[in-house]
Amino acid sequence: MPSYWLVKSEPDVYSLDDLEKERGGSATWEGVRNYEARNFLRAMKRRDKVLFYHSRVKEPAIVGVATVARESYPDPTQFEPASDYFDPGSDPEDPRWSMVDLRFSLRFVRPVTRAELKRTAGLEEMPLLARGNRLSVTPVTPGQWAIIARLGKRRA
DNA sequence: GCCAACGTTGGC
DNA sequence: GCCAACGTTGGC
Repeated sequence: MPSYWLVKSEPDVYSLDDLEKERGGSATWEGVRNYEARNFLRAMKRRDKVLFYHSRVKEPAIVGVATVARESYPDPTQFEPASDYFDPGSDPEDPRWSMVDLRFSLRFVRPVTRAELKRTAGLEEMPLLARGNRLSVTPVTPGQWAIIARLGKRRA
């Protein structure tokens, strides 16, 4: 049985559109530099389903779904001095940071906005909605998934 | 654009 | 090991 997750992305930097247009179909999800988020990346299994959330925009929203195309492996950018994600403290023999590959799955019929998530019963426990939460990767329960998937299929 | 919340850094 | 300072995230 697949597990469920949610990833955040700023669409100005990388959007669901960008994921859909990837040549070869999947994208490397590099650059996560938070231990808790990294641990979630490491727990992802191939074919797990991932809600794709657009942050730092006027109407933050879940816009669609991706799937895990490749399970976690070392993020090469941690060893690239020219990269924004370079981490001089990471040991190549025991890399500190991991990433996965994600593949576009589907776009919701309409975005499910943060405002709507907040007023929907059953989603109160989502880390995404907790005050001050900044994790870019979080787990989603099957119950939360069912509610959100349903909202995403429903026409406005 | 503002600013609260957060994780990290570094002085002591 | 503490904690203030700092830089970043991200909703509003």
